[in-house]
Amino acid sequence: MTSFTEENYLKIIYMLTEQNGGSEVSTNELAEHTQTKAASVSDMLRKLAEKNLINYRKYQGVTLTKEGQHIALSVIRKHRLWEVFLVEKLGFGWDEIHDIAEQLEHIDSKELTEKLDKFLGNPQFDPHGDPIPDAKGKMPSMSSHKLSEIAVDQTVVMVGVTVHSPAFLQHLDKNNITLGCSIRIQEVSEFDKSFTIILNNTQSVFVSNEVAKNLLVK
Amino acid sequence: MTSFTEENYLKIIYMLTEQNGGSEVSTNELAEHTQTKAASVSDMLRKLAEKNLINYRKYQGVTLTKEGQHIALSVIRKHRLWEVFLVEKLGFGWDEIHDIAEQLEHIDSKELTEKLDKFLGNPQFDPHGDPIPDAKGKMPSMSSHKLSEIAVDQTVVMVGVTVHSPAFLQHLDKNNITLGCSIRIQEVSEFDKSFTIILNNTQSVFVSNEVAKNLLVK
DNA sequence: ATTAATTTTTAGGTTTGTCTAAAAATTTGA
DNA sequence: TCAAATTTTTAGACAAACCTAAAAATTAAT
Repeated sequence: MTSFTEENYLKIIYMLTEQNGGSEVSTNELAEHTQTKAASVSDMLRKLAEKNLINYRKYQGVTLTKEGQHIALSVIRKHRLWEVFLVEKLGFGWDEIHDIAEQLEHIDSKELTEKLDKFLGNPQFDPHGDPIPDAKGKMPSMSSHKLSEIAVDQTVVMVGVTVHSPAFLQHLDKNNITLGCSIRIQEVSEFDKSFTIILNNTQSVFVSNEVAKNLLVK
Repeated sequence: MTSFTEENYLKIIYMLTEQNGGSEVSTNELAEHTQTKAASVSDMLRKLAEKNLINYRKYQGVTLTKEGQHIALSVIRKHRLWEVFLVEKLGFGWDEIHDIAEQLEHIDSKELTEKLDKFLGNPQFDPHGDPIPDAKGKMPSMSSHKLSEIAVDQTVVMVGVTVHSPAFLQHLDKNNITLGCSIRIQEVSEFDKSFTIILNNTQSVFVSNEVAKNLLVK
């Protein structure tokens, strides 16, 4: 059996490994993301290694084993499916759902997950544009770019965000930037790399470079 | 804060108090229902009493305080709302939902509970006919009788069950006895108090007294 | 009304997941 | 390259929720 806490570690290791481009995750990195101390992380890593859920060489950081990856993907699948439910069915905003999904992701019932998936119409992406792994752990793929890397006059579609903080998401709401909206780049400032964009062919909106770096488009 | 485990104790105390007609719940009773030993229950009762969630006089059993009752009702509300969701929206059978709802009832978000309630159309009763308390803890009332106490030739409506075991519920399914169906009592056996009933004015079905005692009708 | 049986509580331990402080290993940089 | 800084691990403790065994209180029965 895998406890609530163990599942959280595996999920975080998975996500940080992705962010690191596949290389080992360090103890300190994990301590930050689990809101605990490095000593506690060391304890847990020893335990997860004993259960063969992670590859652990002391002082060298960790990666997930096949089995650890499988559990992590199942937790991520549940998290993202519940986020779709919260937004599509219950009417939550995309800035309100993270903490609730953090709880729901640990509900243990394969039948529930699969019925929920079907009820939601087998969505491929969650309300932030993150891919939802299927029951076998396969991620739908989608090539995307940061808005900050797109050239003037191009027209693209908003497909995701790389930051999920309520403050960032609310900022996008305030500027009518939503998943699926069309974006034409009207102007990029030489000075601060900020963007002036045309939203849905109608509205002109100002986007700082800080924001543009965290918007994924296609 | 109230832990998962504490919430479970409060919920079970609430239900056993109801069953006992309002009188104190004993340590042994709680041990049975929490699947733990009496010694563990004693520990927890001391703790819950310290938090003013129960009235506890050593050796005399316990009742809930106002605050304890409030938490218990909130857990029961969530349990029953999620059961409605599982059956009405996801297509689970009424015999499959208990264990999943036992997990979902501890998800901590008032906004979620209220949006779920609205999404489900503010249901008053769950798929077993149990009343769903409102956000303030008020139970909808419904007078009902055991089928075993109804006289020959009467026609009634099935409104609930007093046992939730999968075996019992599956037995009802097999005999087409569902919530809301109409039941006319054709015959009651002198010998074993078993019933022959007419379901929905069409089908004749045999019902043992053991089953009739656990069917609520109106 | 005592003794016997039952129930409940206390005492002392275990496991899980956390902590602080200190020791050990690794990395940095002069 | 080797000493200083940083990171990681170990050691020893703690709280929550459970356990077993034994003591204390209550209830039942002769």
